[in-house]
Amino acid sequence: MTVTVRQVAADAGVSRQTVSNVLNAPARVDPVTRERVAEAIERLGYRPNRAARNLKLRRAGLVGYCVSPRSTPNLLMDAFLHAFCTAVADTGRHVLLFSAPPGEAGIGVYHDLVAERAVDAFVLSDTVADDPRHRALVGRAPVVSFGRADLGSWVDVDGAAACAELVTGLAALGHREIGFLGWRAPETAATADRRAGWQRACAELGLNGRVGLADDDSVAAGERAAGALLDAESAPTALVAISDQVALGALQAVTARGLRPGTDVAVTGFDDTPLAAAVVPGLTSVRQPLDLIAAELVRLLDDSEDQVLLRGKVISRASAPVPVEKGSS
Amino acid sequence: MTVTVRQVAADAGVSRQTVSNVLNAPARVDPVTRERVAEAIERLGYRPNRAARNLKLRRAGLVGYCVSPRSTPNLLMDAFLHAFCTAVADTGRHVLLFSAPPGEAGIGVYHDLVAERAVDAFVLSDTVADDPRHRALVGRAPVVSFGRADLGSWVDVDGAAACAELVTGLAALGHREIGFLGWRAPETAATADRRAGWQRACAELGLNGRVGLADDDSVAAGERAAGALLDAESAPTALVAISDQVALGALQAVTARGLRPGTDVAVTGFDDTPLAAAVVPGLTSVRQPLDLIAAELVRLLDDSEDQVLLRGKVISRASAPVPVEKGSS
DNA sequence: CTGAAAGCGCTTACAG
DNA sequence: CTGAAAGCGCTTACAG
Repeated sequence: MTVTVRQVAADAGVSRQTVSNVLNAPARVDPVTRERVAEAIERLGYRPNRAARNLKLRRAGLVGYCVSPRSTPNLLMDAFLHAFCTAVADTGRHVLLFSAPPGEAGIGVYHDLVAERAVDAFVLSDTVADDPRHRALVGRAPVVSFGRADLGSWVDVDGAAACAELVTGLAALGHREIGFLGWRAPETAATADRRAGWQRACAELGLNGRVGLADDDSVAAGERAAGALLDAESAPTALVAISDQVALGALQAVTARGLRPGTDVAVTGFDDTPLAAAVVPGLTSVRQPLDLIAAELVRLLDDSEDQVLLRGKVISRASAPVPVEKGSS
Repeated sequence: MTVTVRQVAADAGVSRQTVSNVLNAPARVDPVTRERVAEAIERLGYRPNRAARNLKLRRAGLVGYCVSPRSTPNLLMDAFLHAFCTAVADTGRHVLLFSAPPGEAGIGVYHDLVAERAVDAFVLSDTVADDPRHRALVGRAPVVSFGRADLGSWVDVDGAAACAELVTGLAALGHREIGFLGWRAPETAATADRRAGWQRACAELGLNGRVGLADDDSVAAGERAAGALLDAESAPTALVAISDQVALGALQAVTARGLRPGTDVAVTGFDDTPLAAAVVPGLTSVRQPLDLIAAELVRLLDDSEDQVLLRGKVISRASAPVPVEKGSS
């Protein structure tokens, strides 16, 4: 039923290894023979059996990616997965999707995958500071991360630069009190990075600004955090939020206080998820170049260890109509 | 470096096949021997090599799922993928993610995966009427679909019942002119299904209602389609939309005309994507039981062909504060 | 340029 | 209950 190299060989009147050579080292085969074999392959619809090939080559042709069962969906990571899947396809590999609990609890799943040689490498996302997965995996399998890591290769977006750009844009619109909305612990590398950019830009421009912290990445938490800032003395007229979800909460807090979002109080988000374009007023956000990030990660899969910092792109919408820097692609 | 069955056998002082038996047919092994071998397996961290195992067992342990490079992200399908990944993990399988162009153009990718025996089966989503993938795959590989199909097993949500429930709820709120917002061609099975439910409920209740069609699944298209209905004579006071995106557009059209969404004009969406909970007013929507859908699809992977229709759950929010039917879980 | 041989690591009837 | 043997389908040095 299944076509094997044996049948192709019989059909083309050559040995099995010549068929294999046509596929894996065509230069070694006489053009006439090669053509005859290729024709037989085509006619019989032969494709090398993956398991046999993998066994012989000691590889899996698969890159592992974990989708942890999250309570709140992470739209950015889902979009990233699409981009990564497309990028890795160009190298003849596929993505093996598995689910594992977050943190230490999930390490066993990763270990088993390595021991079974079910994957050749891992691509990690949703990384946290001092991620246990890095300690557990680096050295045992190639690991590349979307997001800063202490070990292994990684690709990330320069959140500091993006937030500084937002602050500069808001200042150009006349804002002098620009708050920052982050997440409460655990403070991820991304949070610290973005906050540092906001802080630096504020300092350089001589602006004031306080920090509010959301309990988690939800609209409700963002609304509470923003509300606290807005109700305090010297309330901010602009809020730079750590995520679109938190920013949406901030927009609601603004509206609930009878203020006009984008006019009385400007709000910016991060990641440019589908939420940003879907709401009114549209949410100014920072788009991460997911296709480029994915391509770099695929490159790092085969290259030596490296770190890549890419630039995000400010997407200006009505919630904070900042001027767009040219060349910020 | 890699631990093989050979080393475990040597370590435990038994033959290779006894090690294999401990793993695959423990009842055949003497308890004492079994314990000794198990201990060696544990100590050496042995895990059977997947490629070798797959080759022997003539299976891949992988279920293929295609992420087509979409211009507009499909939040429902991403959430479904998470649910499916978790559900299939319980059966010891994983998901192989690949990308292929939609329609006929992508069939070759599916065929190659079958010929290479890279996957044991496919789970299809985003199915269209008379989907070419079904014609191409059914008979060659097990295929289960999320969404109605002419061939193979499928699991879907009863959109007609859900939309009828929405109409009934809206009527209870006093609405008499309830419009439907669908998508222009291609008319998917889901569209026809939901529209039929709306139509049936309207007829039963003696209500009027017109249909508007959005050009695609975007907020902008939804706004245009809703606007046309709202500007016509005998404008609807309620709109049942085919998706959350289209519903969000409808909300914007309502607001843009100085009408209060949820009060003057009620709007409902479909899928209960993260968008629905994130906007103000919250969007009433129909939640699909993704965990259950995924579990049923996993079951159908091994069972004989079957079709399963599940019930959606109306999530009532401020955009259309319909009473919630009890037992609609 | 082409073919005979070995082997990747596992499992499964089949003898003993 | 346990072990010797065959074989899943492929690729890769190595002879010829």
